[in-house]
Amino acid sequence: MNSVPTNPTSNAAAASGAAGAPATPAFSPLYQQIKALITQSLQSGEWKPGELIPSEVELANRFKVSQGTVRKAIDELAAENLVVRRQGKGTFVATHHEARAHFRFLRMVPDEGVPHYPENKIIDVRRVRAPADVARLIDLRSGDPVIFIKRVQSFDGVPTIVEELWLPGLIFKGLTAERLVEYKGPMYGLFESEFGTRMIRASEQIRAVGADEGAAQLLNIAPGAPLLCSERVSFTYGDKPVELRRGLYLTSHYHYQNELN
Amino acid sequence: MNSVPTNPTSNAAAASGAAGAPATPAFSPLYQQIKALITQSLQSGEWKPGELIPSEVELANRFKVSQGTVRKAIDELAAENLVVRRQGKGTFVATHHEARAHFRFLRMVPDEGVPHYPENKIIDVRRVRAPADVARLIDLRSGDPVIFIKRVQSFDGVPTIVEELWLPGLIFKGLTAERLVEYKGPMYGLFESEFGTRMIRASEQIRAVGADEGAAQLLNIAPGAPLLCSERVSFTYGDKPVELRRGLYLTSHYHYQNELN
DNA sequence: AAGTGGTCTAGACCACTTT
DNA sequence: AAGTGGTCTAGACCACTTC
Repeated sequence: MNSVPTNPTSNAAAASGAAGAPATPAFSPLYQQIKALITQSLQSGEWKPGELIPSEVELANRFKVSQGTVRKAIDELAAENLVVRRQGKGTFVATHHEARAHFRFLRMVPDEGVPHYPENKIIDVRRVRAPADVARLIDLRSGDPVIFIKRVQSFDGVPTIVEELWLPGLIFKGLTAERLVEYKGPMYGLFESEFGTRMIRASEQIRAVGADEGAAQLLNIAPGAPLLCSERVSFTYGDKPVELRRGLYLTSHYHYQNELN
Repeated sequence: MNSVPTNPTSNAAAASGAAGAPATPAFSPLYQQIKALITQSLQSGEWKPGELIPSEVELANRFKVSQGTVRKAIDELAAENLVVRRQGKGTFVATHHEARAHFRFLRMVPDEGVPHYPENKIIDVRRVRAPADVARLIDLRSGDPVIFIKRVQSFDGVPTIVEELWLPGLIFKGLTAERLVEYKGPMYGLFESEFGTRMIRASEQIRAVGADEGAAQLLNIAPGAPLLCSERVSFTYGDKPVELRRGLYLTSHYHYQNELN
C-alpha cells in the first residue's frame, strides 16, 4: 500500500510516476489509503466494537490530510456497516450487540406480526477434524481442528431452524458448550466479544430440500417435508472466511425476507 | 418539497424557522432536494434509460448550487442504481438492457460454472380481473384489470423456473402475447423500453414448498418434490408497486445466491 | 484541447449532543 | 460553550474519454 503523504502534493507527484519506476504501481486515492488505515485499527482491536473512534478532525490531524478526505473514508466504512455515525456524538465501531444488527444476517421473519429473535437450544458441541468440503469453504486444510456446533432455534416455542456451524479451531479455541448454552442473543455477538472476531459480511446459497430423518424429528415434522436449505460462509476483516453455517428452515409460518436493490 | 433556493444562504435561513411558522416543517438538505428534482426528470422520461444526463457542472448551473452539491445528489442516485457514472464520459440513466443488471433481480446461479441467462417460454397471457390478494400487493382494487402471464424458464434446456406475473392493466395496456414471445432477455428490459416503467427495487419472500401437479409437469419432476417458492413485489419510482411475481424454482443444479452485507 | 467525472483542500456554517 | 458529525461552497488538480 502507498504511504500516506505528509503534504497534499506528494501523492499527486507519486502518481505521475518517476522515470524508471515500475510501469503500473498500485496507486490508490488518498481516502482509500486512509480507509485502509482505519480498517487496520478496527481489525487490530485498537477501537473495539461499540466504542467511539477518534473524531474526524483528530483523524485528519493524525494522518495529515483534510477533514473532507477522512470524511469520505468514513462514509464508505459506514456504508459497509463497519462503523456507525451519530450526529453530535461521534463515530462508533459497529457491533452485533444491537437490535438493528440482529436481522442483518437472520432473514427469517414471521408471515404475520413483527420480527423477533428466536430462542436457542444447543444440541451438540464438538471438537473435530475438518472434512474436505468444510475445510475448502473456510480456508483450512482437510483435517485441521474445527469446532462443530449443532443447534435448534425456535420462534414462540415452535422449532423452526436446525443449524450446523463449523468454526476454525484455532480462532475459537476457548469456546465451550457451557458458554454457548448460557449465552443469549446472536452468536455473532459472542464471537465478537469473546474471540475478537467480527463478522462483516456473508455469502449465502439457498435451496429447497426434503427433510431428512434427523431434521424432521427436531422440527417435529414429517420426513420429506420441504425445507429451505441455506449454506452460508461468513467473513471477517480482510475477506477472511471464518464460519460455515448450514441451516434448514421451516417456512410454514416464517419466510426468508430479501430486499433486491 | 422545499423549493431550491437561488442563493446559498436562503436554505439556512429557511431552516432556522421564522416566528409563527409551523413547528416542524419538512426541511431537507439542499442535495436531497436536488436529488428529488433529478429523480423527477428520470421518472418523467426527460432522460431515458441508457441516455446521458447533463453534466454535473450543467446541473449545478441549472439549479444554482455548487457542483459539490449536485455531486452528492448523484452519488446517492448511483448508490441506488438509478444512474451509472462513467469517468470521462458522463452519467447515464441505468437500464435493464445490460449484462450487469441482469443478475440484480435474477438470483439463480449454477452450482458449478458461470451464471447465464435462461431461455424463456411463454405459457399463457390473459387479461383478467385482480383477485383480492393480488390487488392488495400491487396497490389496486379487487376486480381491477390486470395482465396475467405464465412462463417457464430453462437453463441449458432444463426447465427450472415456473413463474406467474401480475401486472396492472392500465400501465401495461398494449402488452401482447406476441410481443412477449418474440422478446429475448429480461422482461424488465421490455417493460422499461415499451411501457416507460422501470423497476428500481423489489421485495421478496422465500419459502420451500412441495411441487403441485402443474409445476411438477412443467418442470418434469415428481409432485411433492421440494421447490423454492418466491413471492416478489417490484417497485418503480416513488416506491410504487407495479409487478407481482410468484415463482417456483427447481434447485437441483441451481441455487439462489444472496450476499449479506 | 476540451469536457467529463474523481480527488483533495480550506473554510464556513448548521444540527445535534454533552458539559 | 464546546465538540461532534452534516451540509455547502469555491477552487485546484487528476484521470479518463473524445474530438
